[in-house]
Amino acid sequence: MGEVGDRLLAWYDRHARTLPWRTPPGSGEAPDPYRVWLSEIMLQQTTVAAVGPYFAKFTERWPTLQALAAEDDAEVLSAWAGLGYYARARNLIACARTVADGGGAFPDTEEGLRELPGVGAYTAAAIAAIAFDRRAVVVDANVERVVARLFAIREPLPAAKPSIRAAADEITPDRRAGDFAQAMMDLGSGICTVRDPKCLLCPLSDLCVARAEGIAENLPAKTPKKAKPVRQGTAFWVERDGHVLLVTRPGKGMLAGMRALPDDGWSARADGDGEPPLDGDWQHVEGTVRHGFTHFTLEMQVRRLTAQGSHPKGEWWPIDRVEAEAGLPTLFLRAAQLVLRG
DNA sequence: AACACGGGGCG
DNA sequence: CGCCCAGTGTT
Repeated sequence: MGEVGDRLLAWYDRHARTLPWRTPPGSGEAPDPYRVWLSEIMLQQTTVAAVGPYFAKFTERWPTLQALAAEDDAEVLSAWAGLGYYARARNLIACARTVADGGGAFPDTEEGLRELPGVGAYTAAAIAAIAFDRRAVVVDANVERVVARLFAIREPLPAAKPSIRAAADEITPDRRAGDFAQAMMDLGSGICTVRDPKCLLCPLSDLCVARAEGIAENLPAKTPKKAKPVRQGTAFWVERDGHVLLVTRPGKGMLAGMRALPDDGWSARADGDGEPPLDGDWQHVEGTVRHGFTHFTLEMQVRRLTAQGSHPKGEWWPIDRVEAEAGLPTLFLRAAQLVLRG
């Protein structure tokens, strides 16, 4: 089945996307493992478009692994704000320090990479292939879709993962590991798309069983997801002398370790719900922030108070810099904008 | 195996 | 508005 590899690599030579963490096919340039790793962590469960500005910011500010490893946690988390899945940022820091302490070079095998924080099966395979030209079976959501269609695997995900991986192993060539992995992703991203696949442009269309059977767009099948509940919550805007009170969220749970407005726990706690951070004449702020999380939707109200005197916990942040510099996750940025802009 | 974990973009 | 995306870690 070297046919798939040959065709896909030839297609990639002509149609590879130009991306900041990529070296062009056939250029002979070895990619920087630091940049490959950084891009792969950022790209977990998000899109190339979303990552672009963050990758540029991170590589400009921390051009090397050593620079990143030496940075304060809060600075890195703040730079990550808005990208989501904040455990990735904490693992990024932990991984950078692990590698830096170990001499500064990334492991160059899948097994070695797999030991690092934030590096799972997919990322270990991807880095081994792209940065170190190791043959590895790289299976992300793009590859799952391409392979499920190519072999017409009808079993729904996630149960079909082992079958899909075995099929992906069959078509993975023994050469140009990184190019093949990235070619599969480009194919899945631009041609073998979830809806309306561009089969007429696909270099594999005449090998594709699902295409022959007319079911390409219906694959891969997925087991139905549970409906997302809606939760209610309140955020508190406490103002004093041109400053607003910010807190740092706990190290575990939603938006862990991120700077935030005080809130009431969003109906998530058994006790203490609805408690403002201090007593006073709270004013209702017009509007609602609706924010989608992976497994629920949050509808958050905002209440505001002008405080006097000191407050024991939290930091007072200049209001005119809170939007640009506080590193608030999007939920709390929207809440702040409700107060500041209506 | 199931769940927790963000955010934005698409039809 | 529902679905999806270069997944990982925990239980």
